[in-house]
Amino acid sequence: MEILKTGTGVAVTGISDFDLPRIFECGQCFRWDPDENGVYTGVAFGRAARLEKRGDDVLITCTADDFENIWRGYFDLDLDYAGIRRSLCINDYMCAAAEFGAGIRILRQDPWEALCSFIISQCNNIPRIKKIIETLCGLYGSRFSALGGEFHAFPEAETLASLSPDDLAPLRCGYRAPYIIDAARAVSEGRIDLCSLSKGDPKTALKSLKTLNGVGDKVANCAVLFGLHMLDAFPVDVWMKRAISNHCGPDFDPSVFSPYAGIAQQYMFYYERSGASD
DNA sequence: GTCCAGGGTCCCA
DNA sequence: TGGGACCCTGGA
Repeated sequence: MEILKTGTGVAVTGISDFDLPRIFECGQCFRWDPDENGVYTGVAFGRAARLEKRGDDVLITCTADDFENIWRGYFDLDLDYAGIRRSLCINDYMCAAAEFGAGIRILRQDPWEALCSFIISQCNNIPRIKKIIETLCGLYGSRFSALGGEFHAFPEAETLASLSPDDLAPLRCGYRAPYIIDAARAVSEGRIDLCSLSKGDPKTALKSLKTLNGVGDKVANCAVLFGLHMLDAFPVDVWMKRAISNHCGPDFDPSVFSPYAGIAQQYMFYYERSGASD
């Protein structure tokens, strides 16, 4: 991999396993959208970037500082996904799933944003999740200019902690509103310390997160995988239940994929949801 | 218009 | 341990 400065940002050359639609549409994040040319624009950590695949290169429109401080880590550029993908190919089904999902990377998202987003995701479909999150950011996230446009950061936990569920009524997020506010209060008051959880072990993080109202096993595992970037977490939702019951034995144990069960999970999830595994 | 299900969780028997 | 309730809406 090589990083070259361009007039508008950086060009990443010689990177394998970097597929924009798969990264952004495998269900791990909710704030990236493509234009008609497949150029994705999104927001993370209060910054915006634009990504485009040109040949084998990935062009990232952003400042040089933002690339080093945010996007290099966000896109997990220094991890060898191609090698991990091959190591997960332990049977025909997993080879097919990993091949189908080749190019997915687990983004290093903001822990609070991931936790909050997956609280919203419960028993919800992806278009609606995205709509709720955009409304939330538009109402309570700080506005900033970038790339010739206006964007909103994801709201701080401190901001949401001072709200009541009624303040979230415009989101139309139903019973999830009090869950969001409870979580925001726990984080802003330090009862949940996402930063220190990210430095500990996944078990402790899961246990701590599950003390929150509205955070069960699935949401906690998503927050740990996508927010704390602990790549061995293995969220099981309705799609994963289907994948496991259709393609794995009755005594399936995700630890066979350790320490990258989370990446295996993402290949399985994406493969199952596409319908290509039927 | 109606109906089902959506990257679940909680509560109560 | 299992089933219903929960708030709302995208898609068929």
